[in-house]
Amino acid sequence: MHTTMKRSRQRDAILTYLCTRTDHPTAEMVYTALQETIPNISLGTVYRNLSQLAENGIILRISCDGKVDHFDATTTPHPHFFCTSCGCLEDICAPLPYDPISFVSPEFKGTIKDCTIIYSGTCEKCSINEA
Amino acid sequence: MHTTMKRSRQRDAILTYLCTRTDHPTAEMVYTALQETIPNISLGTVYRNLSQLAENGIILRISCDGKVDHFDATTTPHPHFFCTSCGCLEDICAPLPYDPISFVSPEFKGTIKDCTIIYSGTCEKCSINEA
DNA sequence: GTGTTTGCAAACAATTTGCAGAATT
DNA sequence: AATTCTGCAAATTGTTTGCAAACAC
Repeated sequence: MHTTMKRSRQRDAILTYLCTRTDHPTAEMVYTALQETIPNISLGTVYRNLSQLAENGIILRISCDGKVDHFDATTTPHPHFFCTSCGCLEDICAPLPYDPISFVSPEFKGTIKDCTIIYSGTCEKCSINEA
Repeated sequence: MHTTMKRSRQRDAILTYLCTRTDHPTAEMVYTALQETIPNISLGTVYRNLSQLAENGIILRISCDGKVDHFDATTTPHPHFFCTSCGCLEDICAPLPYDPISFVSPEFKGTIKDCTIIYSGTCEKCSINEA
């Protein structure tokens, strides 16, 4: 798709920002945050770079509710928790003693590359507010 | 949200159609299919009913790629396979020996209601075409 | 009769894209 | 010098919503 990948201040900043966060920001959140350091950065550039980084496997794109995509600089497989009340996305500690991929029936004829696990419910804050 | 749920020919048809399918149709697919039986059905009605059925737990909404939502009349938890090449969504047989929810760390303070498992890669057709 | 559902079209939100100029190699 | 990247604005895509009429209970 892309021949080479030249560096750019914008992409560097996007990646660096993502690495400092554990809350899996959306494109909009990245855009807002970066405006402090790069005031005239454009939303299109943020989207373009996030897509590009995700395509190259440098970051992870996470779609949980079919609305906004979230991004994660940690690319090793790990489970997430999605709050259906406030829409936040968090890492969740839930170490499985087995690899889910190993349980796929041998009858499956495609090629499996990944397994995404997303827990959902209400986060701590929302659970308290609901009660 | 809704007080009562009156019946309608459109909603009946949508649910009936979904029950005949194992390929987790999108709203667009449901719309196209139903036009044969209800020629003047509108896309808005399809979306409205799918959302309503999903909210009431009668069907399942599945978001895999952040683009199109898929719908499933089987509401008991089961894993899916999403093809990153053609975008199709299938059921996949991969019975886990334990419930993933039981491995969530007790330190997690929210409320877990569900766990979604989506395998991804290339489906049988796309795997053949790629080779 | 009251309240829900419909078709239609317009509105919306998230994301992508075309372009001319700026930046990187 | 060649090519990728940017900001901007317009375009696209998937979905939701407001409305008056039609329908279900």
